[in-house]
Amino acid sequence: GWAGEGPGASGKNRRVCHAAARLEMGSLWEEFNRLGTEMIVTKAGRRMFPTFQVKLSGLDPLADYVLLMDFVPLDDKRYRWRWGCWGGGGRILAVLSPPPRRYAFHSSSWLAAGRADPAAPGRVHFHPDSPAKGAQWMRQIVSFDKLKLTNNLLDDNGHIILNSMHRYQPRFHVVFVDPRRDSERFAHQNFKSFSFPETQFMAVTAYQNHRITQLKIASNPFAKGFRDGDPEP
Amino acid sequence: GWAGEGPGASGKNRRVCHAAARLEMGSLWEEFNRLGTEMIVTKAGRRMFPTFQVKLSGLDPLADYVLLMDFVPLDDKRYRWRWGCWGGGGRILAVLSPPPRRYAFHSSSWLAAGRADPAAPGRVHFHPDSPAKGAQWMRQIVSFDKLKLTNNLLDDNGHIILNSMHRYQPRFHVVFVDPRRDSERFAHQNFKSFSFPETQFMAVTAYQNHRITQLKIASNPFAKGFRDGDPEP
DNA sequence: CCCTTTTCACCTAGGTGGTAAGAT
DNA sequence: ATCTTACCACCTAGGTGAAAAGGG
Repeated sequence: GWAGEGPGASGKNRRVCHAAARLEMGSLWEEFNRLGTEMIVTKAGRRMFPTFQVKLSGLDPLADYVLLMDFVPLDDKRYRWRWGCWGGGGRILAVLSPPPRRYAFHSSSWLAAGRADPAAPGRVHFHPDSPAKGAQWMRQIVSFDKLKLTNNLLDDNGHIILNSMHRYQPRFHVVFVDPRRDSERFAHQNFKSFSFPETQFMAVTAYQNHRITQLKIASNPFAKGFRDGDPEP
Repeated sequence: GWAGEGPGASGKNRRVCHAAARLEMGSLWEEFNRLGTEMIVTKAGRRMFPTFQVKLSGLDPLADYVLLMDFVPLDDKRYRWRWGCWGGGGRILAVLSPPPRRYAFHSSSWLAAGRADPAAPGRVHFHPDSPAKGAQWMRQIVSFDKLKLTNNLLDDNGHIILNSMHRYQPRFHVVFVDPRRDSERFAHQNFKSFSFPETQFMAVTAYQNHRITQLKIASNPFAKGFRDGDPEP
């Protein structure tokens, strides 16, 4: 779908006011979102899957733009995954017959569990092709496949730092590179932001929802080694 | 070594007149050059090995620069590889005992064989990080490892087009991005070029000199599969 | 108990020269 | 005879989730 810009869309520079962004792989994002998207964060940094990709239009072909992303906490809560159990008795049955531990999906879910941890350093990821002309950005799909998520507060690889077990909304920004001398004074007019609700996710260090795991395995080419069933195009 | 700029170094913009470039892996380049460097060209495009890499200095840290390479024919000749043979009789012996065909190195060499073919379209390879600030370019070694050579005159991948069996001199250019309105008028002052004689090579579709092949295998990590002997650090 | 870290087999993606067949 | 092409095994480089170990 097409994301509307936030409040205050008026008063924008004409180089950005007509900018539009269409999320690519929208149906895949929606499929994940229906289950509750989870994104792995690691110390070394982990890519997102699905990858955040957009098709741009409405830019000035001859003007320079910088494209970037950041991640906004969706609330100030910390979450925990609540496993549901088979049969009655729950805990007692699990203790009496330990492995194999079998859990039910339908009764498992995320529960708010207190206030958010202190916010991680608010970093930003510049698309590595930045800056580039509007024509170049609009020529083909813009892919943020170099972006990596980490839970390491001391990360010095320039990755996006997130708190595990917290929810986030990816946000995409188009910034017009203003050649005017005192362009700082117009900074607030020179960018336009896009948020696609279907891309929100829970940051985790290990997947909790098995259906998310299975959908990742089914749709991410790098996880092909874990597919067992027949090939599906 | 440090390559001097060509004639007419005077009258340059001050943003480039102090620019200097040091060739990286100089001893490897010289080792190849002593044997007569050959570079494979293919229809799909082939990387150079060694990779052309330079360390820059003398740029204005705050100014924007574009870095690029092109390839200059070293002469207007076409070459052929002349095999030397073992023992007396040469051709007769080879006919009588076909495989294994054994050739001598010491008597094999490149011979001029007529005038050059029509020059291929003169293309240029922009370093993909261009444009960037002088500080960014000087921060670390600049590597042209994305550059590919092709013999396909109709190539539409933007690769460098060369004639096989012809000799070339790689050339490196530092271009100051002039923000002035009529910057075209100063174009000739805003760049500085570097040629390292030890990087010249013969374009080939298959290696001719076995000693070049062996040095490629010994020094290119991607050819490790063809090494037989002991590991050498 | 719950979450994080480490290591691993198994992939994708793409850079090597060898080899044999093809082209001129 | 000489050069070119297509395909191949074998690498590098790095992205996957599983599993087991580690930590509070």
